[in-house]
Amino acid sequence: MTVSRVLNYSSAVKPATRERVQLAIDELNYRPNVMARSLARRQSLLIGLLYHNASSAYLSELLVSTLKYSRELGHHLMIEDLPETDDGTFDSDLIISRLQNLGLDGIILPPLLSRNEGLVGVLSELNSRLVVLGQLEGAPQIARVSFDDRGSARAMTRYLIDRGHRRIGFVSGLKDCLAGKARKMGFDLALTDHDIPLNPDLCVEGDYTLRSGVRAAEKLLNMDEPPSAIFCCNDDMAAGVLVAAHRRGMSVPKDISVTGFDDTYISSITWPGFTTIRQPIAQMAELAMTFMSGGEFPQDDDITRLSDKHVQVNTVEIIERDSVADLT
Amino acid sequence: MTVSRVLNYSSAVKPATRERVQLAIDELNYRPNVMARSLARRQSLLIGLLYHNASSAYLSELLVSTLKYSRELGHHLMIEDLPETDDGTFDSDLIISRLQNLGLDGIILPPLLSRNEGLVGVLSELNSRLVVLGQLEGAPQIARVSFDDRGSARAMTRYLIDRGHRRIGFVSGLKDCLAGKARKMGFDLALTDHDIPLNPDLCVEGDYTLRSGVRAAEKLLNMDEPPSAIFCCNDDMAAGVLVAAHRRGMSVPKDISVTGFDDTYISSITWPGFTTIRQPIAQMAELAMTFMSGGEFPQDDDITRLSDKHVQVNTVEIIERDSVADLT
DNA sequence: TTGAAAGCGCTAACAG
DNA sequence: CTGTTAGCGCTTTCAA
Repeated sequence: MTVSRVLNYSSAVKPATRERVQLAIDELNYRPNVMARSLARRQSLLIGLLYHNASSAYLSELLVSTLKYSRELGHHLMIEDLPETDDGTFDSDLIISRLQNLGLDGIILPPLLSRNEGLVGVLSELNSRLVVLGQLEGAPQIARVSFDDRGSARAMTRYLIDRGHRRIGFVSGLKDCLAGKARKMGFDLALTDHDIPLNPDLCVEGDYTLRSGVRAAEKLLNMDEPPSAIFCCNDDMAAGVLVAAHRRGMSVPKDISVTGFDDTYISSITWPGFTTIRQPIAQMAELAMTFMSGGEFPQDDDITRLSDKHVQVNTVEIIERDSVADLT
Repeated sequence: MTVSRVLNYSSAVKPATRERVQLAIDELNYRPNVMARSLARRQSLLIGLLYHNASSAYLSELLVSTLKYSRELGHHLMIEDLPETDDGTFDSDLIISRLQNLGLDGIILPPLLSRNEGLVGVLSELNSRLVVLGQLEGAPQIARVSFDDRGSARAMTRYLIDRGHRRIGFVSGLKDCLAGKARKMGFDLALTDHDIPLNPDLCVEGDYTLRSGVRAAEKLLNMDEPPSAIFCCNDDMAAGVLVAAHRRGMSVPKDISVTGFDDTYISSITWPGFTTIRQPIAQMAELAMTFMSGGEFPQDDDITRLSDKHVQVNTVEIIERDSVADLT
């Protein structure tokens, strides 16, 4: 039918006919059926965002951004959760059977809390475009948008050192998490830059939850010679450190300095608001969605193209709030 | 084909044949195409969750719960955002054109921040099952799962009064929000119960954001005779009140008591964690999804059936943390 | 218990 | 520029 052409803004329709069709459409209140269209076109305009149930501020901000860009690009967003098995890995079969032939045009995989190569391999074989957010080892053929975790962590550590901190505690993420590893590397680099010896006792493993931040802080603050500042690998854990400090009647930043990572809204909910690294979630979501939508990754000063299918956002931005004391 | 019967666990297939088909399915790694199935069946197993971009903790917790139950019931979840026009209403045409014939089996509408009758009317005419979360005026034919906002607010206010508070500040939500109205009503009732006169000066309007909580607190704390406690209509605003109090060097609960509403994770991130009303988000999501999925609303002690299509969760539960001083 | 035929509502490819 | 034909991959209805 010519109707289809009108609906799809196809080039070749005589204005008069188009008018007539449009009129009928309005009259009948006609709406095309998305299912049928998808079936015929073999594309669904559906993008899947894989979600894990750690209800983190990061994920929720990512969702809002992805939602915005997917609407702007005429897509719809499906959320699929990524049920984890008890041993912290993913059940690939289950994931496939839910995603396969859902007809998703694309899949966005947010940063994983722990490494899981298998998962990425499986997803890349589904017949949807896959874009991974965050670090990924190897697998150069997989599209991804990453963040300069190492550079940012290095900058933040330098920031603390510049303010006279020498004993700095580090609250890491889960040990398999690639972003976490990169952040630790940046931390170590900055210390080395300033000839400060690495002290493994000052490095405590967390799991990105507030609670783990509390525990880590307790460990660090119980030391004979506690650190003067604590660098946390995400905002939730930084909030946990604040809670632990307050519980002991310590005042931030007078008695202890704290920094976070991500600049989610948590960092301004606490008292004091804490200094943190801004991760440009919206920008990264936009890049991912643009690529999904068939576009190329754009050129921009903030962005390095590490390869055809891999861009990295390089903005290193420290958001200063009131959680770091200047000791100098 | 018989294949279809096997896939749909249809009754009448000879075991031997079934076996043979199943084998072929496994062999070929065959997966049914969801689009085609939906087209033929006129049902999609797709549920839409309408999301507004106020990235609130409430919404994000609702999402996680909805996701869980929708997976368990074999559905998929689509998130659609509800773009607001500048004057705070919704653009019905836009919403319809995005939702109509997406083939959604059902739509879940979270509590609105402001009243918007038009929206509900429009949605109810889409050909998907609609379930509204939260208060709704009139419209008895619309399925909904609501919460005892009034009873909870009344209980919380009584809790404050029992601890010796007489001048209690109230930070409301937007004035059109029905849940907010019910909460205010509960607040007023409790005061009246105890022969405490209502003082309009102690009631400040917020908009559910942290920032509005800060502003409201400043107003209240600047009064000649400031309140001894502040009751906030959600957790974000309570967090804002805490920030404002801290800024003035006041200590909570020594100098001022604060309570929230919803028991989102914000209430344990702050220092001190604050006392709040638990809203059973997961339970409400489960009820909504069960109803979507064709089930009836279940019977339960916690739940009142206000009508065929309207259940209310009656758990009134105060989660005590450390933000309320006992003045007695 | 199984198979054949028709059609869900659209778009692709071609012909007029 | 417009209409025709076929078919997307499944389910339904009816016949065998």
